[in-house]
This record gives sequence, structure tokens and C-alpha cells, in this order.
Amino acid sequence: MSITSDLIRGHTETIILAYLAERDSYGYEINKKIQEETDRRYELKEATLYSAFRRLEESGCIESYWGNQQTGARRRYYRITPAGAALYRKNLADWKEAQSLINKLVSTKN
Amino acid sequence: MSITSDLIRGHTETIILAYLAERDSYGYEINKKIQEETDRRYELKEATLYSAFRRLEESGCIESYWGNQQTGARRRYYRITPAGAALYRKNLADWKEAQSLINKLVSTKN
DNA sequence: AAATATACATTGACAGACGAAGTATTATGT
DNA sequence: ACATAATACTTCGTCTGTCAATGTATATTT
Repeated sequence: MSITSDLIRGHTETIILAYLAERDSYGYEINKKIQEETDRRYELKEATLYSAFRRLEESGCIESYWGNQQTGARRRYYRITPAGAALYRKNLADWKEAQSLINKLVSTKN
Repeated sequence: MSITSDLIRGHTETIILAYLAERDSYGYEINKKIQEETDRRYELKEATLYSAFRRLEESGCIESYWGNQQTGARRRYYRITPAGAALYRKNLADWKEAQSLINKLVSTKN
């Protein structure tokens, strides 16, 4: 993995919300998708992923339910709530602003 | 301040190095410049700033010396070392990659 | 004389990320 | 048949960067 945790820090929840904005999903699947989409350059650690789920559920941004698959390990699915959708939009806007600020600050000024 | 610490986290050292790549400077000045440049939307907290200085000095990325001003409070100036310049370039490259990865991950996929 | 600005330093607490370890079930290769 | 890998979730403890709070000292402004 090339991208460090401090650079991704604070984006975990937004990444999860982005997936759930598309469709209900579960931890293992979301993590696989992230790895695919970044060509393995990034993956969420399980502890990070599941603790983010807990935070988001406690704050009412997502809800969970057990999947009823006949085969395979059991899955806990998550769905995004209106509050979660609002947080997602806010985080996206914050990220846009942060990006432009950081770009300004880390570049040399001459 | 509109930008949260978790989004800026991990960039503090790079921001400092960017200033020192231009010219030797000291904590108070760097922080003022950051505030100006971001129209007060962001400032480093003093504890954050000075602990970043300490980290950077311990790892040999910057060196410090006391300024010899006749008047005003004493200033501890910092200069960037070759190791610091190398770290700066690496951090910039990492940030570029992180930016594109995060943009991919936080956007909806349809 | 008091308040504000300049300038640096230390302490302790907090929150998010993560390593490590564990539990269970199903699929695959030999 | 058996071992290994893959799927899937959970909990615990640790680490690190940020920050609030507080303190020191000097110079300038009101």
C-alpha cells in the first residue's frame, strides 16, 4: 500500500457513505471494491472499517440488518439514512475546500 | 475555521517544509502566513506546530538556531536540510496520489 | 497602567487508525 | 479426506497527531 493512514484519515466515513449512497452493502464487499478501484494501492483495515460502521450507526447515519443468504458466511448489510446522505454531501464539500487549501499550502510560493 | 483537523492531518509537516523550502523562518511567522494565505479559514494550533517542529528536527529534516534580533521576543529560526527537502518532495508526490485515490473513492460510481 | 501583539514551550487528553487475535462458515486444491 | 484459502464479522489494546489549557517573557499600543 502506498498511501499512508494520515492522508486517508478522516475520509473513511465518506468513502463508506459513497458506496452506500449507491446501494446497500456490507463490510467485506466495500473493502474489496476499494482495493479493486485503487488497484490494491489502498485498503481499509478491518478494525478501521468496522469501527467506522459503529460510529456511523451510533450517529444515525447508517442502519444495519442481517442478510438472509442461504450459503456462505452471514453478512451484516448497511443502508444509508437521510442523515447519512446529508453528512456525505457535507463531507464532499469539505473535502473540496480542504483540497484547494492544502494545495495552496504545500506548494512553494515563488 | 472551516477545515477540520482530520482532513488536514498528516499535512502539517509538508506545509512547514514548503515554507522552509523558500527561506528560513520561525513558528509564529509561518502560522501567520498560513492564516493570511487561507483567508483565516485555517490556522495551525501552536501545540501542533511546535510538536511538528520537534519531530522534524529529531528526524534531521530541519535545523534550528536563535535569531539575533535586537528588539522583540526571541525567535527560533528553522532551516530545511537535504533530508527535509527530500521528504518534502516525497510528501508532495504522496499527496498527489492520495488526492486522486480519495477523489475516486468518495465519488458516487454510477 | 492595562491591554494587545509577538514568540516559544509543556502537559495531558482525545479520537481515529491499526495490529493482533479470535470466531464461523464455505470453497478449492491435492 | 484433509488442508488451505476465502468469505465475513468482532473485540481489545496501542500508537500517533492534534489540540485545549496553561505558562513564560518581551515589546507595542491605548
